[in-house]
Amino acid sequence: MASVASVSDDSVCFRPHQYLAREHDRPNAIFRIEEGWACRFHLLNDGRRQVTALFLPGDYCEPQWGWGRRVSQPIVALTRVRAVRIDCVSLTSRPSDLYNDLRIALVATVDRQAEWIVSLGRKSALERIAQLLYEIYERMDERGLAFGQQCAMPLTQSVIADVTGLTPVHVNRTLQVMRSAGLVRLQSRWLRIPDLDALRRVATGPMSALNAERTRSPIMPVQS
Amino acid sequence: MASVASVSDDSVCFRPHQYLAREHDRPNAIFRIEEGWACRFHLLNDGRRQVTALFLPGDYCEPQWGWGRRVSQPIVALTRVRAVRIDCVSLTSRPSDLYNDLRIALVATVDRQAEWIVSLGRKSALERIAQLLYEIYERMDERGLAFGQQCAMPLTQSVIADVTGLTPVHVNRTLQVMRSAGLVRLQSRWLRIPDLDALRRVATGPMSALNAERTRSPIMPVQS
DNA sequence: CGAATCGTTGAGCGAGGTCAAGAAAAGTGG
DNA sequence: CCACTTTTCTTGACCTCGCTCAACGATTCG
Repeated sequence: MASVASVSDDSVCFRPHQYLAREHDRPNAIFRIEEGWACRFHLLNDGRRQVTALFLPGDYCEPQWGWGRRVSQPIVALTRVRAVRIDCVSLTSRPSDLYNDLRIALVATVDRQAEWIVSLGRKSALERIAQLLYEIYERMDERGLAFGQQCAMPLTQSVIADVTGLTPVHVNRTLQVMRSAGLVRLQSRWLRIPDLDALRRVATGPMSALNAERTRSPIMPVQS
Repeated sequence: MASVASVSDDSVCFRPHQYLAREHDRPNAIFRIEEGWACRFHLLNDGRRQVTALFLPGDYCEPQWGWGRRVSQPIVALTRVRAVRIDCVSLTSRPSDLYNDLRIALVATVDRQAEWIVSLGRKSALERIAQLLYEIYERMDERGLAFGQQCAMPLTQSVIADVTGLTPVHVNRTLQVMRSAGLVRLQSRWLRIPDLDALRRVATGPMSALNAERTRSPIMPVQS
């Protein structure tokens, strides 16, 4: 595991691009992210990169390490990260609160990954980015980190591209479309969503022909 | 849940296209697939479909139901399926063998889904299909259902398309390329892999320029 | 204030999608 | 075993969404 700068007994900090865990590590602790963002990713031999999970404040990184797993994909800090180290041995025994939290987080991971698979497999660039921004807002909101219809969004367009399976250039162009459609306001690592429902509707894809008439958005008409 | 034809006390059968679980169900039992294949999928409003998990003989469907989860995406049989119902209450209590198996299966699901995300986000059609066929062979082999370099492969090209995020037409064309390259032999629901290593190499993507010289496949040279 | 990193724009291209139609299997019922 | 239907596979022509390459602003940060 990467060397870390100790802040207190079990609180650790990472700088951007620093690894929280490397492939094949056998981690002896789980991190609870207190501040900052991190991601799990995979790198193909020719440099193509795909992010397979985002870790926001309040997330466990990663629950499955509790059951003695090796790290299958590396974790890296996207911003400065402050986290609490949770020693794995402290939960080898049965049902504690933490044990339950980790189980719940693990199942949530399965659900979220299934959604990402749908997004990457079947959604357009516009829908994928809308989906990502919507998911980020919702997760921040759940942790009380959204204010009004706004929250922090420290991901660069390059990282957004690596999450959505697109090119930085195309992410840029698509974001401009979304901005000019009034779907999002995104600048200086801050996200505003004028109409949450409209964004969700774009992220979900067009309504079926039958009920398109009644539920069509005034901002983003369903496409073709 | 869909009505099922009871075969014995806890063994059930499903015909192709029959649902093992519907969205929002609160399942009271987990299935252990004994025979046949099933999948989890999501359907967008306009008909686009994405498969988010495959269930092969020996798989649990789905582990997370054991911890009182609702079904977030429906499960449908792809072939005739025979499965064993495992009552959820029988494992609400602590560490049994089954309990451990489910935990392990759940973590394996996270890893496999992360791989699918990489495939869908960053791999070409050729690489995705190679990856899928390789994964299927490996999983069948683990269960002793591979014979030589062959195993059953009941997925239609349409289903392969819904797994890989492609079009049935393009799956067809890509399979022809793979066949003519000698990478796979796939006919009448039966898969043969002449050179497992070559297939894995295609699935993994090109080697980095540095070591391409030494490890290049004689069958499928790394592209560009 | 200089150096990275990040964002923006343009021109051209290509992998994969769409539409349509026909051939080959695989079920189904008599 | 054989007509019949349905599903699956295959092929061709054409199109588009998103990628590539390249250059130039705009931020951020030391």
